[in-house]
Formats: sequence, C-alpha cells, structure tokens
Amino acid sequence: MRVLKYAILGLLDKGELSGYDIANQFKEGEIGQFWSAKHSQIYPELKKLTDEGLIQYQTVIQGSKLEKKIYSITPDGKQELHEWLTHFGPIPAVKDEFMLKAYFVSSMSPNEAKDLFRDQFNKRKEKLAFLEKRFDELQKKMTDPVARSPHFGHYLVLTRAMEREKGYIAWLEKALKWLEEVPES
Amino acid sequence: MRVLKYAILGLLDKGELSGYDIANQFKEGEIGQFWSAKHSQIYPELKKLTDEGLIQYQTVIQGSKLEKKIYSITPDGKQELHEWLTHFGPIPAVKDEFMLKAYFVSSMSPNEAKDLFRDQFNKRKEKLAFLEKRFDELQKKMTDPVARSPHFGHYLVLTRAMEREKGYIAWLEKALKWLEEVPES
DNA sequence: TCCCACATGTAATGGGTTACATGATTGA
DNA sequence: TCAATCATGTAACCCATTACATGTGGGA
Repeated sequence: MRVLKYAILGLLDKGELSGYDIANQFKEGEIGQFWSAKHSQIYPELKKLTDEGLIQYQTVIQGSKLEKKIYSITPDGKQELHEWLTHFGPIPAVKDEFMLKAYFVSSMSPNEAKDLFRDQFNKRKEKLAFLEKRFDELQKKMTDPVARSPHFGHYLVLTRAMEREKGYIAWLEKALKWLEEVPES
Repeated sequence: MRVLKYAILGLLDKGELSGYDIANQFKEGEIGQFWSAKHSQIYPELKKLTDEGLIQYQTVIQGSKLEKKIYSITPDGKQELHEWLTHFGPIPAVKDEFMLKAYFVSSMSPNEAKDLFRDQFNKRKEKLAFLEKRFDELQKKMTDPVARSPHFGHYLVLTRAMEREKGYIAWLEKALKWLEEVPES
C-alpha cells in the first residue's frame, strides 16, 4: 500500500519540510497518534519519491556548512495524493496486543487479570489527559466554523484520539466490574 | 516482540489445534478482530515453537492418507505464556490510514471529504451489525456471572470490538456534521 | 568546552503478506 | 467428476524497527 508515501505527500502538501521535520511531525506532531515512521525509513522514501518525480528539494545551508534539504510536492505528487485521498479503502484489520491478552483471560488468575486491566486503565487515563491538554491549546487557536479552520485536520484527529481513549477506558471500567464479581480478591 | 508466538500459545492453552485450525481462528474466529496471521507465517512459527520445546504435536491420519499435526502446549510453553500475560506493556502506537486521510482533509474539496466520510460511516455500520449478530448468538450461550463463563474471553473481545465501532461511528457522524456546515454541497 | 538538538544517511534484522507449490477429502 | 474445503509447506518481497555511522550548530 505504500502508506508512508502518501503520508509524506500529504505533509508536504501542507508546506515545505526537511526529512528531519517530517520525522518530528510523526514523533511529536499532530498526526503522531495515527501514523509514524523513523528517520531511517523516511530518508530512503524521500529519495524514492524524488526519483519518481512526486517531490523535489532545494538544498539550504544552515549556519556555515550544514546542508539541509527542503522538500516540496510537485504537480504529479499532488495528483497521486488526490487519487489516494479520494479512493475508498476497506476497513483494515487492526491488531491490539492487549485485547489478545484479554481474550486469554481464562489463562490468568482473577487477581492477575485485575492487575493487568488496572494497569491498562491507568495508562489510558494518562494518555487521555495528555490529549486533552493538547485539545485545550488547540481550541484557543480556533474560532467557530470548525471545518473552515486551517486546523480542521488537527481538530479531527485529536477529537478522534480522545474518544478512542474514552471508549477504551469505559470498556476497561466495565471489564474491571465484571472481574470484581469473581472473588479471590 | 514475537506476539504471534504468544497468540499461538494462548490458543493452544485453550485446547489442541492443528496449524489449519489456528489459521481459521484468526480468519473467522473469535479473536480475528484483534489479531491475525496467514498460514504462511503460522507453519514456520509452529516449527520454531516445537524446536523451542514450548509446544508439541502428534500426527493424526485424516481419512486414509492425509496427515494432520495436532499441537498442544507444554509446561514450558505455559510458563512463557503466563509471563507474557502478566507483563505490563506500554500502549503501542496504532496506525490508522483513514485518520491519516482525515488529517489531510484540507487537501480535498468539501464534497470529496463528505463522500469519503460517508463511505467510512457505511462500512463501519455494516461491521457493527455483523458484530452485533455475533454478540446475540454469544449471549444465548451465556448465563449470568459473566466472568465465570468459559466464554468470558470471547465476551470481552466482542464487547470491545462493538464499542470501538460505535465510537468510530459517533465520531464520523460529528465529522460529517462539521463538514455539512461548509457549503458547496 | 560540553551537551543537546539539528541533520542525513546505511545496514542488519524482524515481522508480515503475496505468491508459489502440492496433495487429500468430502459432498453435490 | 468437479468444486470447495482440508491440510501443509516454501520463496520472494515489502514494510518497519534497531543499530550503526557521521558531522554541524547553538547555548550554557
């Protein structure tokens, strides 16, 4: 599927970036909750996309020697991005290691299961708190008609990420309640 | 992380299975919503786990010639499974191609975005209906103290899968509402 | 001066999918 | 007899992570 290709095209369609910048977008940036890649995957991909004529770069000197490549998207790149964006794909099978453990709950003792679920609950709560802090900051920057804001994309992924965590947390609470019904506490 | 290893150990801890059976569990079975693997990955892994002494098999003749390997978990296998189950791991970064497209919403026209979101909405609704049918069947087989049922693991993953889809659907509805606020319909 | 962030690349390895390959069994 | 399912394996390839490798810039 070469999704990284489209992730890079999409980022560059928002503005010019270096490979280092792209790596940071995935690491700490807005889209990090739903896609990421290490620099060791990004640099070869940038080279490939350049060879394919979908992006281009200009070398910029930082300070006195350090060379930096600033990439931008080409018309061909925009077209391929657009084709991917408007193509309807199937719902992919998402893997979740914690749910695999949950499925094997009967291979644990009730107390072990409770500990495992409580740990997951705490971690999800923490993550939600982090996302909510981000969301507060974002809301300050946004005015009313959400979909017209230049931050609409960020708004979409942040609201989705928060609700994903909320749903997980609500389910974990229910699961813990079911587990409490069994004694051996 | 070798998660497939533990997925196989966990399945075999529930009962003896052939490689073919394991492939089917992932394809159509109860855990398919949260983990899967193709037979081309399963057979080499079974061999490896056998070499490591974590599982064993007996050959059974099906019909008159067809050989089938029935695998079971060993005490060493049970111990490794238990260590994995009770170990607290970090929340992994889950990738979601649709959310990547959502982040790039400003690279689409409002109408294209609406079409994309409506398609996702329909597909998620369909998937939820499928899961709910499964859930109805499961509930018939279950009696009250949920956590004591031999189907508790199945119950956990099904309820989680349903709520995951419900959460996605609710967010898609909101996103579509935001998109409707922009004209060009 | 020393550390951290900036900046770019390659190599080795692991996990996973698609394709290649073969054969038996069962029921319509 | 024909098709679908049962049953097991290997090979080639792709995607992704970890580790290896190097050097500059800026601020304390």
